[in-house]
Amino acid sequence: MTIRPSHYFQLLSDETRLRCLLLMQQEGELCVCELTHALGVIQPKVSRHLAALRDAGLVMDRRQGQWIYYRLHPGLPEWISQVIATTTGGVLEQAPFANDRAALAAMPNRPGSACCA
Amino acid sequence: MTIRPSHYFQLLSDETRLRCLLLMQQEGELCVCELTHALGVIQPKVSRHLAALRDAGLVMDRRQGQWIYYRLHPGLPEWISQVIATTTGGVLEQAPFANDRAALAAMPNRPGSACCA
DNA sequence: CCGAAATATACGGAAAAACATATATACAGT
DNA sequence: ACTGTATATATGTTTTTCCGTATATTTCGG
Repeated sequence: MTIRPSHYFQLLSDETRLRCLLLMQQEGELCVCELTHALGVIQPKVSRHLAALRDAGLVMDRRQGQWIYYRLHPGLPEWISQVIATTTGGVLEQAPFANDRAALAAMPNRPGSACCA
Repeated sequence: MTIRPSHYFQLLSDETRLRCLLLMQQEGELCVCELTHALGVIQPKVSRHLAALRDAGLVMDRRQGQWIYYRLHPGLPEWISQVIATTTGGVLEQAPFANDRAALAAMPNRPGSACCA
């Protein structure tokens, strides 16, 4: 079951999914609560879109304790990796993408960066 | 009215539109009858999708006699031009894109290449 | 002016996507 | 075992997208 090019673009065509993907491209791994906070959308909405990305093989997930971390799938075809990277570079400073990054940076109690040094 | 990045991807997410765009990327200008023949789809379908691309500013059209030629819009944002170019490079040899190119090359009586030398 | 070819649009219906709300599952700490 | 937190999924609905057919518009050749 190979994914058709148009299907990749269909996945990028929803703003919530695109914001998640570009944030992962910039930050590496992110858990659902980080994405939910950064984008300012309700959790089921984020989960639903992440499931679509996972089912298509665009992202991988990894459970760590209560959290599930998502990242871009390392085995993507070269061209689609490039498309995501190019898009990130092109829209980085625009809304809502710049705001997502800022909101993530301002998030308190992020799971990865523990309180204990 | 600036186009949102996700909207660009929405336009690329339909296979008919994507095939038209990639063929234009490779061939330069193409008229509707060439696209109709190359893709093997009915004319109103091609016209409808070309109208969507034109309304979004992704392509330009130019009337020459009875024919209307479409090409990628020269003033596109750099990142989306790169996305289209990268995609072309990545999927060039796959179906249905390779077949579209072949069907176009095999088309008799193409308007541009006149019968008279 | 008339017919034919190229292209565009209008229309009604079918299929797909996205949504919010509600609920289920998994894990952590007690 | 119980509670709270994180995440996933199910459900019913609304919105969007896509389609084929039919028709309109433009242009050319006569």
